[in-house]
Amino acid sequence: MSAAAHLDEIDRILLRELQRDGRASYTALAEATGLSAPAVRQRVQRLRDEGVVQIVGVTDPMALGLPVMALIGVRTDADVHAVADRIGELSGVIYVVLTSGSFDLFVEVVCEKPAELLKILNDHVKRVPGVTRAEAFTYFGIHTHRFAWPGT
Amino acid sequence: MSAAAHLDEIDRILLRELQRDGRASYTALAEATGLSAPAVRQRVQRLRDEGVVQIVGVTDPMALGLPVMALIGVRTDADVHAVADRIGELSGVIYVVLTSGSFDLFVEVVCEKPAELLKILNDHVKRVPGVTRAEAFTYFGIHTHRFAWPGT
DNA sequence: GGTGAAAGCTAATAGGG
DNA sequence: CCCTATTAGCTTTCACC
Repeated sequence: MSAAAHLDEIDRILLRELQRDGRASYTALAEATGLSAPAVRQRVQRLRDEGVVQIVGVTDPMALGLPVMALIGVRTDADVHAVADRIGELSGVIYVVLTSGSFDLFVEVVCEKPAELLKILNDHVKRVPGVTRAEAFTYFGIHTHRFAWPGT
Repeated sequence: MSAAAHLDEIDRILLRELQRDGRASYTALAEATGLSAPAVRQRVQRLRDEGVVQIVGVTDPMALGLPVMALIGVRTDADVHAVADRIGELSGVIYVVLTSGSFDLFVEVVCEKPAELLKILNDHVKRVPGVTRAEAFTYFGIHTHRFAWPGT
């Protein structure tokens, strides 16, 4: 799912095109790469199977009626993976990363109302065993969200 | 792009299906909703045009040779939008959010080597006019990344 | 891994309720 | 807004390299 991969130039072209349009046809991808449609299909399938790329609909939380978003910085003195497992299962949690620095993990949360965020923070995140601190950074908005990365 | 939307039950079904598989055929989406294929196609196009959903290839940074990831918390005494504009243009920056709390914005960065992160942090982020503090939280890894959200 | 051609589906448009 | 019908184009398989 996240092992080092051996991507050649054609894989990178495919990834770049898919980052721009996840529904690009195999025919269009074939044109972009110079390969045949069956060949690109096989490659795209391999890239998806290997977890190199996920082709998904990324939704706008506002439009979905989830205007309250926050990053929550979490500190723990217990096993960080175990804590991440527990937090990752909470409703509203969409992203959990393990970090170094003054927080051990960051959690991204989306919800309908401020009261829900408070509940997630106080009744759920802070009550996970081993959590010693949880600080919420409420979003005023997403400024930049880029899918086309350097190296592609 | 992020205005409140009027999504009905069918839109939510479409979004849920696309969150699971961004390349789901209109035929499959038609089955899931009970509508005809042209009708779902029109809706999906509308949802994409309105920015409710972006169908994109989300790549694994590790696989792409970008194993160094970090969240950078930034504090500024200048206009936060202007600072976010500047930071959002930096190479390696894939996500910028405006927040409340002890940081004014968070920046997600991906790069090839630790030295690059240091450079982004010291030579670029910290040198943006108005930035008074920038603290990097280096990732040990992404634990959870969910696209299927509550409410869909 | 890749190709080319054939078969079956799907996407996209048009016309109408 | 949705449906049916149509056609062009796409996806997918297969035999082969």
